[in-house]
Amino acid sequence: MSSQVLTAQPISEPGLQAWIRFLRAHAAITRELSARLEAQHGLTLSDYDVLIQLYHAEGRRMRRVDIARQVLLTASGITRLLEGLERAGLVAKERCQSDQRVTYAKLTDLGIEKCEGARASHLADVEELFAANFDPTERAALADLLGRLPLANTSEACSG
Amino acid sequence: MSSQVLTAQPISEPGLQAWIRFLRAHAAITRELSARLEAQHGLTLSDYDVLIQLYHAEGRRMRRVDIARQVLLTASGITRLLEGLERAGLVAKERCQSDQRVTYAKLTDLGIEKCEGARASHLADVEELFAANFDPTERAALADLLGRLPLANTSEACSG
DNA sequence: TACGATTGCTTGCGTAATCAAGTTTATCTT
DNA sequence: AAGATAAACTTGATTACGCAAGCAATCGTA
Repeated sequence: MSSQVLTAQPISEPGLQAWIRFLRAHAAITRELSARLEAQHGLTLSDYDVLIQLYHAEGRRMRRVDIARQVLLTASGITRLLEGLERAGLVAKERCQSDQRVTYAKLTDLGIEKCEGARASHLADVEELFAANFDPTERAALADLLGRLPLANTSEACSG
Repeated sequence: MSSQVLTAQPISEPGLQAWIRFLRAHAAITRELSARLEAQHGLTLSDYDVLIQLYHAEGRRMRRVDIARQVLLTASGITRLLEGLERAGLVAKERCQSDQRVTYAKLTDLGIEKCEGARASHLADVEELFAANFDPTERAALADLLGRLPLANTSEACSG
């Protein structure tokens, strides 16, 4: 046990170690979270993410580009993801009259239901798998630290 | 700006916020890291990860199951990933005489080279995109916090 | 007002990773 | 010494996503 990893030297470069843990934790937690979300509501983590974005948007609708920026998926990724949600009847297309290029994605009533239904259990899962490992002070500290990480080209991708 | 996200209430649940940032940061950073690794060395982030695991293993070889556990991929995922590395001549199969079920994956000389060649630039990239956002104390704190997160069924998946 | 650049979105194609099911070898049970 | 169970690995089918390229609509600018 106690294998040294990702560097030859005696290691202990804490930046690197943090990164490795970051990677591993992400893989493990999202795997579990996805599985539960899938089992209980038939949704992908990304599906859920998009749904929630829409849920909190004004008019419960957004331009596809903006969704992409928020969720950190590609434009094409969003097209396909929304295809699925449309097929499931959770989201509907809506034309924009002022700019014919844009197609809004709008949450349907069924979508709103779905969203509200999934939320509680998902939040509980996040709490259990992620947040429960920290006390309030640590949560704040962690949020602060993670908030400094770059979000790529997205100027304002996070959201609070 | 300042959209509230992932919860209806006034929000400010710092655990959730930390989680969202965690997700977003992961997407952004690994995207960029992958792109660079691909461009400069023709490797996936997972490829690199596996290569490094092998590099630090005794005898520069590991059982495929163990790789899977370390890297948090599925067994089948590992089979296919190694296929690629074998085709590239970076890794070779090696039979185990004491247990005919296992096939070691062993780093070839070329693999070792590749590994060493990729390491410097990748570490620099991790430093730039991830670690550089924190001072030494913060790095330690972050590593500590992330270290508490669950690694799924893996008893000892992380590695230091 | 005309035409080049930009923006929003979609499509084709390639790839990485999953799950479920199958094969072979080991181990356990009686 | 079987026969059942389990472990290590592979394979087939499917999925989710990214990139590059394309099409339309809009904007800027001359």
